[in-house]
Amino acid sequence: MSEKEDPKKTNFIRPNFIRRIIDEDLAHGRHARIATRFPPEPNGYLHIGHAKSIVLNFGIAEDYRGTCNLRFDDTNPHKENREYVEAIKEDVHWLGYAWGERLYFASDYFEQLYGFAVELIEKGRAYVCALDAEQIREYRGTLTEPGQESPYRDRPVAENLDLFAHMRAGAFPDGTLTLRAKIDMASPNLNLRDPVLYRIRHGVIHHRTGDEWCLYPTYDYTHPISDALEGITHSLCTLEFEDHRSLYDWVVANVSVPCRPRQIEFSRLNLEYAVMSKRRLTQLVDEGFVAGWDDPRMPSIAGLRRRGYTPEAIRTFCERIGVTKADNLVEMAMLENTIREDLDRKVPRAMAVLRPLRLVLESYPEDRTELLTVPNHPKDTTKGTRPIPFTRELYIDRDDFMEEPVRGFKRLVAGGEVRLRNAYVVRCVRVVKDRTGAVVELRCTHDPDTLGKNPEGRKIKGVIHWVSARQAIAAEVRLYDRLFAVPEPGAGGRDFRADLNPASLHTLTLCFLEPGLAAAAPGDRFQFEREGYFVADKDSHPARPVFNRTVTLRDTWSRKTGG
RNA sequence: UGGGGCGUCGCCAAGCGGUAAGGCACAGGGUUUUGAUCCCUGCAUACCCAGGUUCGAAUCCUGGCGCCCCAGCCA
Repeated sequence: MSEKEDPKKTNFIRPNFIRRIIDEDLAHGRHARIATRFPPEPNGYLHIGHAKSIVLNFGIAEDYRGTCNLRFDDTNPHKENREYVEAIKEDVHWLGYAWGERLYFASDYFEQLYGFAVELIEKGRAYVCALDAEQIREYRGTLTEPGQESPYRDRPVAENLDLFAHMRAGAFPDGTLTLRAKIDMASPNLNLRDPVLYRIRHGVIHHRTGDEWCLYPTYDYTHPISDALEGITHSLCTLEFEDHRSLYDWVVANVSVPCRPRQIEFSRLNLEYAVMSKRRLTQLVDEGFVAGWDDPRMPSIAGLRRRGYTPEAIRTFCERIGVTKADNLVEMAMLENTIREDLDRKVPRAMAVLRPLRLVLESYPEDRTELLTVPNHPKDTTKGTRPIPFTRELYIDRDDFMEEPVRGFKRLVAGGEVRLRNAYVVRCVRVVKDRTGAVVELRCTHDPDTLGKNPEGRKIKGVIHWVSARQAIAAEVRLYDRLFAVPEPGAGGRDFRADLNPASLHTLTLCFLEPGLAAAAPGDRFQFEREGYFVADKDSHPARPVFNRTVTLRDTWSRKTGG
């Protein structure tokens, strides 16, 4: 069994139907080399569904030693802009892919596209139509009834040519004229009922061509030609374009392009408790439900990055979910497992108390400070050690103490013992409360003979983390949860916004971190022991550290207790 | 009720006529100064249903059923 066939190896390449098609094309000598492309429209930020496509397209190019172009599909100036172009480039790059010199824009082909349109007109395969939008819809027919031919369908070639030239020259206002392919108004495939190839758009500034054009080609016309011009062999897209394939093939067959790429469709990624359409994502940003495209709750690449996800984990996730044509809804647990797995092995540990409760060691000298040497990783000794101060007054997490413990609780209880992680075993001798009865402080004693060794004659079940009060760094910690409260937001015709999880963000403003964390730079990742994985946010400063929780640790205890 | 797709474990997904991979999740056990990690073990007599072909069918054929997509001068 070769490594590529063994699923246990990390470089295992999951077979999928697209790779099989490519293998077959190669076996039949249909291509000298493989060329794919990732063709985003710059009208929004990339999300994890795009990552699936990026990993697929760039991954195939890598494995077959071919190429993958980054091409912006910018044929609708109304919705597209440079900010998105730059953000998309950053995201693809961050994910670990390089397009080198192969950066393209569909708008770079506008002149050639225009030429091919003239060719179609000359061949009698396209015509200038004067039906307005509503009329075109009426003439198109319905799903079950054929359409009617446009009265302009048989306009003479010379007249079409003249009109088309005048359309380009700006002689007609928006919406008056379109260039349409002459295919078949009775086709059961609506996409073939004389689809619009060009529309008129005055007064919009295209992010690259400015006001040079008032005529813009449609996706169905632009995409196949762009692919052909770039020598793309396999044009991979999502399932909703399946019906467009015959039009794709028609365009490429009726115009003098250098080659005929093959379009193959796969199903898009759906993730539980998330929305994945640019329209909805844009809405969340524009309507202020999130703080921006990089809000850590967003499934956008920028959001996941700020949340603390690594590009490696995202790529692994995309490989694990596979590529098929079946509708799917991937569980959040799948994504979370991938990031935990990656972070567990590469990230240093640290101690941070999120909900502080003061703990005073009555048996420990007031003026004493011990510098304990603790490992940065429990299994990877190459990650070294760090010193942590230990003093009489500490903070522990409120959740690690219960005056009246529930069954199975193995942390600190009144009169009980617990191990302070990396330090001593302590016993709680007194619980201090305020007038309302709330616990405000724990008085404890420590067993000096338990540093780096277990006590004699008794077994300590629990281990809790802590931070020395005097040296602790006050910090803000943002706890994120799923953005939506239901697995399929908007299902059943509901407004997806009504499904937002009101508790998707908890901001803890007074957390205490071990002193070393003050030096963390934005983007630095840690495991706060027993809490989860965290990343220093871009809002973080040495004077005021801010950490985002990427994901919690797997927690079989709170699951058992229903917490 | 037109056309295009899809239906294999709770989720994702291999399989392509020779007798159901793997991952996630879950359950149990072991190690453990993170209730983490790690390590074992278990987890579809069964592949939407019904017929048929075959020595043999998840894989082929026929007929059903269910779900998704399409009537933008969006992509």
